Amino acid sequence: MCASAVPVPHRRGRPRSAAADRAILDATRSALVEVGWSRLTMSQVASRAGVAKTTLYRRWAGKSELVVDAVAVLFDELELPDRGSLRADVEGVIVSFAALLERPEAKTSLMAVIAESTYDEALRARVREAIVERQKRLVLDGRRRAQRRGELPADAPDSAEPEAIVDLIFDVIAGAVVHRSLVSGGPVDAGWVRGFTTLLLEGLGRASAQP
Amino acid sequence: MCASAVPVPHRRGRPRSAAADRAILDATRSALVEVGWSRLTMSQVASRAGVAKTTLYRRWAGKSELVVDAVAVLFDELELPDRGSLRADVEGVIVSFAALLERPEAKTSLMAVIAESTYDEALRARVREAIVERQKRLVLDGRRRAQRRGELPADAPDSAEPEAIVDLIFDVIAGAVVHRSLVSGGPVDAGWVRGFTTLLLEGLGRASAQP
Amino acid sequence: MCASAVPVPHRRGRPRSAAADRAILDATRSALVEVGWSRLTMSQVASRAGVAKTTLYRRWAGKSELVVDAVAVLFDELELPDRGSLRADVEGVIVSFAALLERPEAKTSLMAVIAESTYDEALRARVREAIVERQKRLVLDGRRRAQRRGELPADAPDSAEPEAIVDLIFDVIAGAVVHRSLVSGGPVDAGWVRGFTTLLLEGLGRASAQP
Amino acid sequence: MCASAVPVPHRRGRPRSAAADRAILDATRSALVEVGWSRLTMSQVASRAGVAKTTLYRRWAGKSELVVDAVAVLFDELELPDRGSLRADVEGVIVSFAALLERPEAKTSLMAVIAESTYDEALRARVREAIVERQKRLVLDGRRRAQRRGELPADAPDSAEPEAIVDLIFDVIAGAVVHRSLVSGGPVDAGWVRGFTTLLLEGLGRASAQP
DNA sequence: CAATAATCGAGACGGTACGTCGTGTCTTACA
DNA sequence: TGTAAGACACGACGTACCGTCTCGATTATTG
Repeated sequence: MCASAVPVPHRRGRPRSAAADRAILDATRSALVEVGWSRLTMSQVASRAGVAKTTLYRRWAGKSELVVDAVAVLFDELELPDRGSLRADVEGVIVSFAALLERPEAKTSLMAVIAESTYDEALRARVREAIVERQKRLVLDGRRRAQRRGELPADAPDSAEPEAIVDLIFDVIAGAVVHRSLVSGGPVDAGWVRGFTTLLLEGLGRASAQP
Repeated sequence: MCASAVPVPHRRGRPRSAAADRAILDATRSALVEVGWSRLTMSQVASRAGVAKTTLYRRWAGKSELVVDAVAVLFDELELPDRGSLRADVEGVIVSFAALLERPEAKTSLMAVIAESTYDEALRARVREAIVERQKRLVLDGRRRAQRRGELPADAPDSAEPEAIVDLIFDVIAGAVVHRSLVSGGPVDAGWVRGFTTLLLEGLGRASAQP
Repeated sequence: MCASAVPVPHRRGRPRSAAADRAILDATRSALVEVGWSRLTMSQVASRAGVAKTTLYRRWAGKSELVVDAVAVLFDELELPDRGSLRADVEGVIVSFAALLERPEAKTSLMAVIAESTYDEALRARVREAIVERQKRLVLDGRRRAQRRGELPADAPDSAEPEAIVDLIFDVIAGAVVHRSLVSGGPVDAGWVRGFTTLLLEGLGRASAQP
Repeated sequence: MCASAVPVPHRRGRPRSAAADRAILDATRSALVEVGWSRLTMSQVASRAGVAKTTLYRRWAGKSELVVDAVAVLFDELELPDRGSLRADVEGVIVSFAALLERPEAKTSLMAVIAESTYDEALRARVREAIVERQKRLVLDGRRRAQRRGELPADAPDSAEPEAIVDLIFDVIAGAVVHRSLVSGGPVDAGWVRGFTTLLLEGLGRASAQP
């Protein structure tokens, strides 16, 4: 989460309160739900968490970094159980991800943070580390299961980059779901999920032919 | 663009300066390039444009609506000439859209405006009208051409919703490109474009098999 | 008071509100009475005056300069009517000045401002201009009257510096009264005033001899 | 100095470091010289002295009491040798006191501490005990010498209050010097000292007559 | 051609949040 | 117990933007 997860307990002085960390992140999420990203203020978070502003700024450089950490834990709760087939697994991840984006904590803040990160290298790194990279595991797991089932070809033994295809799939799925629910604003309902999954699995020709 | 698209000359009194309009939008774009969305201020735009803040607020309700108008013209420059095949057309649209997102005016502000619009219905409408809907025509055109060429099946005459598939394709393409370039941060280079196009046209199995 | 008393009405833009000026100085004085110098805050003054902090800082650089101006008007209210003799005039100015220093607005803040001014040249100048120089008139008037009465020798026609003796008298009277009431903390009662006046008029020998 | 002047060795546990006391007071004085009263902070003093803030607050209640103790020693260095005549003794005490006020440690902090003490009874007592009362001895000594020399009348045997005249003289001398050097800002040079002494010894009429 | 009316630049206004700083208390580990 | 280090709650600081307002000065149409 913040800097050192490694158990260097501390060197000198009073150690930072772990309870404060928790209270702050909780307060951030609940404030996001109630007032949304743009009306969220650091002072507000501090007073909700029963914490001084100083304590906030000692841990996070600003609103954006705080929100990234607060929202990241939501993403960590995502799980992808084996649903028995590649199609079912793909539909599962789409639905789960869409459900996450419907939560007001994520909905209001995710795009804002990404926007902010376009001119802030450190923030971009934090977003990637705390959210993006950790969720690729879902795609990886699903793909491995599909390979075991024989639904997808195994990696060529000399293939240098199975990573590229994983990245591509992740960008397509995450990007499409985000765009659908936050930009277009349409519902991620059963029909859309089925259509998107067909597109992913069989391509444009087949997807176009089906109702 | 702003309020009166209809050329009602004016009611009475001094008419609004058209030069001011142009100067403001230009100033907005150049300021976006230099300082990005979050450091962009209305006062700054005003002074860059050699205009009073009053003049600005008389035309736009706030930063978001101003930026939407300032950026919208970039999207109108997108064109999709017939490249002779569905694959070529798809690659063309991906590359064009990615190129647009590389421009700093668009990069910083697009996501920010969308984020802002999650809690502002009027803004959301404006974004959709000025940016989103206008880009769907690219997908529509490409699809019609492919149907004419026989690369995609024609619409079933009783099909109520060819719109659904167009929306889906649009979300997938736009979403994936945005996610790739703004979130993952990887390059939208020839390799990625080819991989993504293959995925779109032929689905996951074929895309996975190729280097 | 603040910068330009000269009637340059204004050049461009909205002129500064004279009502705000008055409200701020009033609020400052009343806050001084209630909470004292050290608990006085700029925010508090602003909200008492129904004014934004910006408006305060646009006119004064900080708490000290604001308080100097707020207190200066009290000094301007001092008057020294002709009491008929040098002794009576001297006693009058001592009593008036002591009464002023008893007022809580002045009592709490005067020494603080002087302390602050030891490391702040601009503030020192402001104190001198707004308070010190303007009150020398009292000494000057009293002295001229005493000369007219024949109680004090007239200025030698070649005397380059009657100013020096006026400054001296002013420092002695003001300094002694301030020291008595703010440092020693003793009362400036009739006895003390008589003793001090005797010392001033007749010197240490005579003052020591009297009860 | 601080709480325990009596050498109770200590009760239990680790005794307080005497070296720390010295280091703190030295650090306070040097910081006063460099940054002045208002920019002096407890943290700064602590780190200059190589001491924890805890140690500081264990010995002094706040900035004001610390500074009183740090500055008090300067006043103890004042001495008034017998210069042979009342006039010479008076000039001596004026010059010595003025010299003290020229030292930046004293200049910045003396008025500040007195200002602070107007609303703080305990601090006022501390200031009087540590600074004011100790300096009255100079006036007392000088007066007794002048009486022995016959320059001043002896105390009437029934006089209840020779104290009153001493207080008066002290307020006049200290007050005038402070006002001259801190408020009016003029130099306490030989001319001013001679003029002031004449005023003190012979009164306004004679002082006015002299160049 | 004057009267009227909306616009213009400038900049002061009441607000709100910012991120920093100082205070005095506290919690560690060590001496 | 005292100590250095430093985190903590609190509250003021001075700054920056926001969106509105009040100025005097233009610049059009209307009467």
